[in-house]
Parts: sequence; C-alpha cells; structure tokens
Amino acid sequence: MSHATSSKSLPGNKAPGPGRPRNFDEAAALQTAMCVFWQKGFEATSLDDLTAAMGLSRSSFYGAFGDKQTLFLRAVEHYSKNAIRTLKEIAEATDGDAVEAMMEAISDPHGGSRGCLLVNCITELAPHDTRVAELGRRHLESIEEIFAKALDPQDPGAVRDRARAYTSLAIGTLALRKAGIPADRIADTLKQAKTVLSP
Amino acid sequence: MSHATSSKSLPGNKAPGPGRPRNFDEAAALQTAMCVFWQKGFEATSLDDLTAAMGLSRSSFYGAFGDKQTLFLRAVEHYSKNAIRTLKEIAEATDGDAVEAMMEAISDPHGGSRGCLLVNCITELAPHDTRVAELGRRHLESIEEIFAKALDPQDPGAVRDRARAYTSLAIGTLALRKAGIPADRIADTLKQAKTVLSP
DNA sequence: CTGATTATGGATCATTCAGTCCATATTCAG
DNA sequence: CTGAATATGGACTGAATGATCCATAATCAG
Repeated sequence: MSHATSSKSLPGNKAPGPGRPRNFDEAAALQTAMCVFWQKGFEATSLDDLTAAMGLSRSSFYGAFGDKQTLFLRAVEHYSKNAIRTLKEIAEATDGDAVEAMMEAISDPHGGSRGCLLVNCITELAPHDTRVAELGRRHLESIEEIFAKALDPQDPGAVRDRARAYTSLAIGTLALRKAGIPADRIADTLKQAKTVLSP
Repeated sequence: MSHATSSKSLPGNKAPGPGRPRNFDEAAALQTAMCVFWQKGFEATSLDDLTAAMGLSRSSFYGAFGDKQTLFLRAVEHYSKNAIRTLKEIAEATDGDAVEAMMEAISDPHGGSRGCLLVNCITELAPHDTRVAELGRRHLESIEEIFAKALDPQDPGAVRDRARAYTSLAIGTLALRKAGIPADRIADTLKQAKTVLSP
C-alpha cells in the first residue's frame, strides 16, 4: 500500500522506544475527543464519532486510550485543569473588577451554547458515576475558591458563601443560554446581580 | 392462555369505543416514563427500561405513545406543567417570604440528586433539539415570572433582572448538589444570597 | 352469533454499538 | 541483516438498540 507515512517522528511525541512509533499527536487527539464530548455528551458520542474526529483507526484508539470511558475521564480532567488555570489567569490579570471578569468568562454570554463541559458531565452522569461527581465537585470548588480570593484576597475563608453564590449564579446562566434566552438579557442579569451582590 | 384480565375497564381510561379496551392507565404510565427519563436522561434510557418500568409490551407502548422521542416530549411537558403549577402554589400559599420558599423548593437541598428534569433536558439536548430548547426556555421564563411576581406583585416587569438572577441562582445550585456539595453548604449559600439580594 | 375494531404478547428485524483480532507495517537493538 | 516490539488498518463479533409485524384476545354494534 502506498502511504507517505511521515518519515520522521511526530510533533509532540516522546522519544520512540523499540517498536513502531505513533503516527498521531496524542495530546491533539485528546483535545479533539474533548471537543466531541463537549458538543454531544458522553452517551450520544459513539466510537465512530470519536475515531472519525480524531483521525484514528480503532486499533490506534484502543491502543492509546484504553476505552471510551477512560478517554472520557481523561478528556474531562484535561478540560477542568485548563478551564481552572484560565479562570485564575483572568482573575489575576484583571486590574478592574475580577469578579465581573470571572462571571463574564464563565457565563460567556456571547459564546456558543456548549456550556461548561464539567457542568454538562455533572448533569448527565454525576448521579450515576462517582468519579464524574468527584471531578465535578472539585471543579466547582476550585471556581468557588477563585471567586473567594477575588472577593477578599486577605481572608477568602470569610466570603465562602458569597463566592459560592457567584459560582451558582454563573453556572445557572449556562442553562439559560442553552435554552435560548437572549445573550443581552443574560448580560443584564449578571450586571444587575453584580451590583446588588456587592457588599 | 389463562389471563385473569381485569374484567371491567381501568381506573382513569375514558369510555371504551369499539375495540379491546386498554389494560393500563395511560396517565400513570406517562408518569412512570417521566420518572425514568428524569433519573437516567434521554439517551441512557432504553426502550426496555421504559417498557419494564411502565409494565407494557412493546406493542402497547408504540400503540399508545408513538415512539421514544414523542413520549419523551410528552413526559417533559407533563413535568413542566406540574412543576410550574406547584411552584405557583408555593409562591402564593406562603405568608412569609415567597422568594425564600421558591428558592427552597427549586434547589431542594434535602431532596434527591435528580435535579430538575427540564434543566437536565436543556443541558443534554437543547443545543441539538429546538423543541427541547423551546420547552426549556418557556419553563425557565415561567419560573422567572413567578419570581418577579413574588418580588413585586405591583410591577413585576420592573424586577425582571433580579427575578432572572434568582432563577439562575436556584438552577445553579442543582449542579452543586449533583456534584456532591453538602446540602447544608447549599442552604447557607441560599440564605446568604437571599439576604444580600434583597433590595 | 358475526364482523369490525382495537389491544396485547412476543417474535423478529435491521442498525448501531463498544470492543476484539489479525495480518501487515515500521521502528529499534544487536 | 535478523528478530523483538509496537502501531496501524480494517474486518469482525456479540450484544443492545429502536422499531415493526403478526397471530390472538377482548370489546362493541348490529
């Protein structure tokens, strides 16, 4: 068979050991899988969906990622770490109102309607999968912590409840948006809530 | 075959026309289906799950409800009407703080972890099914309206944003609860948010 | 009773699903 | 070069899926 296999190794793959080297970028494939799960959810995503999007044969898929469930957990964990890191950066980089910037980033009223992958997972799977519930809980608690530090850098512990209220509010807007409530109304809601929730 | 079929008609079935009468209560079957969808979501619920829970053969199922999708929409609509009616009753019956009572009823921090069926549907299906999105939007707007009337019976239109903030907050707590955040923390959050959000 | 009409049970169907297998290809160590 | 080790393509598998079909049962109108 012809093949034009790339002569050398691939972008981000570690130094090859003995056997034949990977013909794909594992990190990129994981990222792609994450997007598919994000758009369709776990149950509605088939292996064909995944392998097609990732550009892998089934052999490569199972060889590299184990199975659908395992890949899913990796993808979700990857998403969570990324999202939390980004949110921290936003909270720290803002010279103005960090809370406002965070609310905007989470609810993202002008973005698509995929929502937050972790929230999607919690809703779909957490009641029946303790590992997902655990990942979800940690994710939400991380967000809460960032809010708390933004609200009171000196004593974050004193504003836990308020931080959790902001978290809940931001998460709630994701459902509104998915249901088709116009972005400007959601933005107004956040503005309103922000001014009213200020101490 | 023996059979012991109930000699007469069934509980809530309308007067029989020509053919053989239904051997089950359609309303009860719908209610049961609703519970199954509520617990497992749409994709994860199989026809065997449904027929087993409803106590129907496939013939009866398809004869009475069309198909899985159609039944699902009926079940969701049924849930929504019920939930909105109940919420209205709670808001009107409370002599104390109606908003607080509504928040408690929606977030239900001491209930199970199935959340709100409509929110589950929105998260799982709304981005890919406009009918679900429409049902979800109407549901959320109904909640918002009840909040608005509770906040200011004279001029509900003037407090739309605040009503939507309460809605979002209540919906958000459902995710927290599903993720395993302790009920008492959620209750504290609501109390805190309520006092702070008061005008 | 007879015939029309509707419901029921259960077999059946084509499709899709997640996951396996094997022959072949590509690399490294020696 | 030889052989061990790993990756790849793609056919294949058994189970589960949503949905249909048909023979039979139960009812009503006449």
